[in-house]
Amino acid sequence: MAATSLSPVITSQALKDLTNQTLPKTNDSSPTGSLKDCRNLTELRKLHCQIAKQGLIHRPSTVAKLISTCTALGTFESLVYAKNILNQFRYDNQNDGTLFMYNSLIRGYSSIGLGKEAIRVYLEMLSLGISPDKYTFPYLLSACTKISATAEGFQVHGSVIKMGFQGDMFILNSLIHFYADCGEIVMGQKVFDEMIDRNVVSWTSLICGYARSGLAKEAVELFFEMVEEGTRPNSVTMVCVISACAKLRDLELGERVRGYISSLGVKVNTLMVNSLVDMYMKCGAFDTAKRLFDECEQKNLVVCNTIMSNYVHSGMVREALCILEEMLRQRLVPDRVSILSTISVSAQLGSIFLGKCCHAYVLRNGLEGWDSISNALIDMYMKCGKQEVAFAVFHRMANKTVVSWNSVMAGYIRNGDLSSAWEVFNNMPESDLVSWNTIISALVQESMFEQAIELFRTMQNKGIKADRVTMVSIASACGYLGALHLAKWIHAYIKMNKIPCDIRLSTALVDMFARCGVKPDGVVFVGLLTACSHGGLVEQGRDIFKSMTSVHKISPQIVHYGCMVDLLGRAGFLEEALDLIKLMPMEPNDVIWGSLLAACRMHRNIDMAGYATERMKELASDRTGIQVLLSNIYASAGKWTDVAKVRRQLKEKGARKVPGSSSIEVNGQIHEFTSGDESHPEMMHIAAMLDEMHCRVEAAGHAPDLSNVLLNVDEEEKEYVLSRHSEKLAIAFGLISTDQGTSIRVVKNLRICSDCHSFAKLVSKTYNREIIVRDNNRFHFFQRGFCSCNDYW
DNA sequence: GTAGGGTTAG
Repeated sequence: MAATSLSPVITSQALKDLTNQTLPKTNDSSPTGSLKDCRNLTELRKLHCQIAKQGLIHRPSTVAKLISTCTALGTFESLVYAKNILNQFRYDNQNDGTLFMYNSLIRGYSSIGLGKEAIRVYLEMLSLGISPDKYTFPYLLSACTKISATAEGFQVHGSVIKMGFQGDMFILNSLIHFYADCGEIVMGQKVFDEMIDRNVVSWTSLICGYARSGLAKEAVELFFEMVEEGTRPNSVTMVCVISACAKLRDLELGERVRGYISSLGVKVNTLMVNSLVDMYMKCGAFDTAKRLFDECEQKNLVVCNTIMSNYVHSGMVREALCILEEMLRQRLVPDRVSILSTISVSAQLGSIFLGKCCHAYVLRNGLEGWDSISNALIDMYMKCGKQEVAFAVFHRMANKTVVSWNSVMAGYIRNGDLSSAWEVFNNMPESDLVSWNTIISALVQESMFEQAIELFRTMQNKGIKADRVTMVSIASACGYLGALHLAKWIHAYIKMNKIPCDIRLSTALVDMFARCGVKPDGVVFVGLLTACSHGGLVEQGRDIFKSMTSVHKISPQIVHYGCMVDLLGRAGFLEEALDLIKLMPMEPNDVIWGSLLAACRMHRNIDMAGYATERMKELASDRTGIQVLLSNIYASAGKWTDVAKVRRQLKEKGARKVPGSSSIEVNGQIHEFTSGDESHPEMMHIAAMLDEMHCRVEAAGHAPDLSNVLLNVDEEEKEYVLSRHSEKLAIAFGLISTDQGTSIRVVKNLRICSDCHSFAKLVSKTYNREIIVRDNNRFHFFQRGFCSCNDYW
């Protein structure tokens, strides 16, 4: 039955189930005779006594079994118990045969997240003169990873080398995982590069590390490299790569990876279905996700939680409730994540009834200790207008977090009590960006524009960086005040701080300029159109484009046409895009044709793709090799296997025939540089930056290596040619056009030259930037003056 | 012995 009102979505029986259910007890008291089946510490104690009575307690193998049973129980108490057994045994036997037991303990502490304890056990073991073996290190590294003990991990790496274990694949894989997880992906890559043998775990660890370090693109590229190299991915690899695609919000790429999965015959398990469902939902393909979910035979809690939380995030609360109902029907017991989503549903619906059911469930199952649950409850009660209950939950929280305070403050604001909100804001023990955004937007909503801007200034003075949300409020405040100079400043601030312009911010900016009486400039419209393109808002994009001339009296530049072609092309309006290109008052460039080509590929329009390719070839003939360009287009469209193919062709052709070209992507646009290229619109700034870079790098000890210049010219000329190598241009552009803290990623069609290599190392150090150069041979990760390739490539 | 999914506030 298609329910039209909200209540029938979740049946009363299901609600009753939810209210009455209890999480299964972890303690199964069924008595068993052997250690293997031991389910809790009480049972284990009994067995321990029996074993002691039988006089078996002096056998190392028996004690080892006892200890690993404790480890498997995985509680703090059971590990303390294990430690006591170990101490007793050591006392009787003077360390003989205790290594296995120590390993077991380290593993146990690591597995329950008590990394510090694991490290302590390791140190104790060392102090007793017991040397670790190859099994010790993976456990120990996993402990370091779990508690982000970076310094300790580095030390462990040192010990691994000192003790001669640098050939052990398991240890090296653990090291990759450790480095990748603590943000030292360059070190992870280094370990990977130095490995003589690699297996699928080595690759997967690195891929996953990249994805987690915010380098999802590199992760996917690495995946295709792995496949090309002949290593067969398994289901874990797939989960990592698909989640990288989800992070990129790149549906096409995700589909491609999925295609690979089926073509390789990797068995699809529930975990993979889960990551696929997540990817489809994050990319907005809800129907496909739901179909996959429905087809999944063994739905587990996680896949239900995934689909539910995605629905909740997208405001599709009815759909979320349907999933909950299905979970209950299938006798799956909701856990804290499911309940978190359900509380959020109640909040969005303002349904105090459902909210109370959730609260009851939380109390019955002892889930109120989870910060996020209590925070969600506060938010829910506030949104349902039950302030007192919200406060009760708040006051009962042992560890109030910023989120708790923020929720209370937002609750006051929602109920129109700005002065109480203000008091909370001024008295909260710590505040974050959300706190500031909340109060600033409240002031704007109350028409207290000057105060909002004043607070924004305070925020600046405190060194808190504004984001998109802040700027929407501030732009709107500025618009109401009609303060033109401020409007200009805000616009400059957004540009300078590289705050990404989504549709809301772009609209607010246009609105702000309209109210201040001055024309928004072309850059605002680039942001606006790009935002429309990424959000698939074709109708709005068309209107905005038209309004440029009709309302704002700005004549569109080539970049605006580029945005429109991209917008129309992505949405499948290929003919309209082509018509627009033909009507352009200026000559279309490679970016325009490239966008159309990418769109043709996306929508499988072979004829138009052929046409676009021809036009591109015409343009490319007097510039760089068409293949380099194509390679970049493939790369920007996520066609990594095609990229690899083109690269191989380039290699086969012989590198010298192809001019050196480096490309860098900034804000979704690919900028390509050839050696000595001066065609870039920002060339003035790039040249100034290059001069500065050369000064600083030479001061740091860099001497140009002129042997890299193969031309027959004098020294000075050689030095100039060298200083304008394409990768240097691209890096310089990267430095001036991206934020401090973002890594600079350059793709080069040829092998990087040794001068650029040592140059990049020093730039990474003097400018404190991570630089990634992908040449036709391999990745180079420059960080703090070093490169991952160890100067060998 | 090594690698993988779902988490609140504007």
